[in-house]
Amino acid sequence: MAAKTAITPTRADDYPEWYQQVVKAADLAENSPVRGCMVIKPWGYAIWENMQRVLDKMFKDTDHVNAYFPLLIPLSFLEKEAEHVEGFAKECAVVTHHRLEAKPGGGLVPAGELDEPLIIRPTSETIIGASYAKWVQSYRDLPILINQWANVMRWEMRTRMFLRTSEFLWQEGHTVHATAQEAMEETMRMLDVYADFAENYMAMPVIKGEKTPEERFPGAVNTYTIEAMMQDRKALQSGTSHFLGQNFAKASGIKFLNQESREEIAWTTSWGVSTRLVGGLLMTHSDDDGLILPPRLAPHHVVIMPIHRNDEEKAQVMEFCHSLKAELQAQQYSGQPLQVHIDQRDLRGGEKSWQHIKKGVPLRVEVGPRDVASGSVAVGRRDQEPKAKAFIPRAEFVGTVTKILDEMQSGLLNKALKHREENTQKIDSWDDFVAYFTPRNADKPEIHGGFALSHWSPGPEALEKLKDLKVTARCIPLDGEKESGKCLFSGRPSPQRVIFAKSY
RNA sequence: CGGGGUGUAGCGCAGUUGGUAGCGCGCGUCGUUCGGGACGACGAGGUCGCAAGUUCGAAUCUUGUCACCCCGACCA
Repeated sequence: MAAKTAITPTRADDYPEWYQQVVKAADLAENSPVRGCMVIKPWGYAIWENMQRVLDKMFKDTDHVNAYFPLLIPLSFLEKEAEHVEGFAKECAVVTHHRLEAKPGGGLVPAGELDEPLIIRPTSETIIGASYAKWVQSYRDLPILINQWANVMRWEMRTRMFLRTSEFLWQEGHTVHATAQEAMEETMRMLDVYADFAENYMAMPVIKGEKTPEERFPGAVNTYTIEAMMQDRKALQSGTSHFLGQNFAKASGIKFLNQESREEIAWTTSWGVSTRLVGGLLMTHSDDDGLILPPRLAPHHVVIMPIHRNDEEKAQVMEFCHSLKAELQAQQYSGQPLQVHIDQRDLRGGEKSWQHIKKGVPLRVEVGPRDVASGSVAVGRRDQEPKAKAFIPRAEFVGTVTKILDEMQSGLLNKALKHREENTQKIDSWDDFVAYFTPRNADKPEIHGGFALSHWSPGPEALEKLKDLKVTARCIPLDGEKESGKCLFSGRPSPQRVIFAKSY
């Protein structure tokens, strides 16, 4: 007997567990033998590849180029920028040896101790800075606009698939500019690229904002973020763009001669998004039947499931399927040919169909003898009930498929946007604030809270008061209306509201 | 690093007062099925985390050890 929902528990019952179950049911990833690391399985990786493809094009369209810098960084490099050390020292994996030797009685022991330990990059500002220091001599060498796709490692205490793993995949842009203004423009340009990607490809609405000093990237002058609201109303920091000022340029010695032949210290930025986005995608759209993928990032847009009982039927059905696939693939969707997969596996129809539902494939098409005879297809949409099936003429489906996908894409964005709006409110008293972020059932907290827009001014008060609530300032919205008020925590004047939320 | 817990088949688990290993799922074969998560029969699969001890006999008791998980500080 089929369960009511494909995923147990449901989101309402136990959101974190639901998340894990969707990762598993959608075959995105699994735990690895190494603590905190994950194996990204083909379906999960295909989503990441699509993200990469789109982002990479956006980077190149904004004049960036790709390069690659080493995984291992001399320990001394990290030490160069004081705040940076402070921020990352505690989570660095350190390589101290370069050889293994057989141990008497079996096993291997590290040997060949290194003179200087190497760290596995938690981020690459310092090692890239060393190269940039050599590459930059003159104002004519600027700007440098480089991105790298890489893995990094941060020895996290608590990990969660995609959202926080010890090793994760990301891209990190590192740019050098002659002036503060140029670097600042770059910082904002890339923040806009991220917001564009999140909303128009992931269908995940985000709020662009500046981080409060406590939440800044170690060593940055300013950190900007895109913050998204997940279905449990928690915030997910989905991408960051940092204006590093001259901090790292000073530390790495990135200097140039300006047009007046005077030496100047350069201005740098860095910006990144990671495989965390896959987790964000999941938590933004998926339901109690599994993953829901926005069509523009789905590895397959359409899965065709042939149905037949004997060889004769099979021949006719398969011919129909292959020609349908060819017709569909001839169409462009979101800058590439429509991705169509024929699932011919020897599985029961129901089982097969549910697998694709759980994996979030936007459109499922069943083709059986009846369809071959009538020239129709049976279409199921992932944004509708699992059992809803529309029998429509084949030509009509072929003619409207991209329109349907666009409709699904915008439907997802609108739904997510509505969810965020419904769970965002202005809060002006501390009591209301506490009530907003306190679950009614303390033992088994229900989904509660959301984004609180409250007045805030810099200072230690907020951090202190928020400690027990597990709420943090997510960002100072960039396009928030200017509205003066009194800081909820210190009572000092505040020029605008800040977003507070529980977060991942 | 503090507090709590768990290690038994690929996964999830049971295993009583010590007596020589079991269930569900999954997997394989065959049959009936198949347009929405099928059913039956048969079958494969285990140094009971590791080590020492007690005992005629240890998954079970003792000691040690290792690993992992959960709760806190850290975070794309």
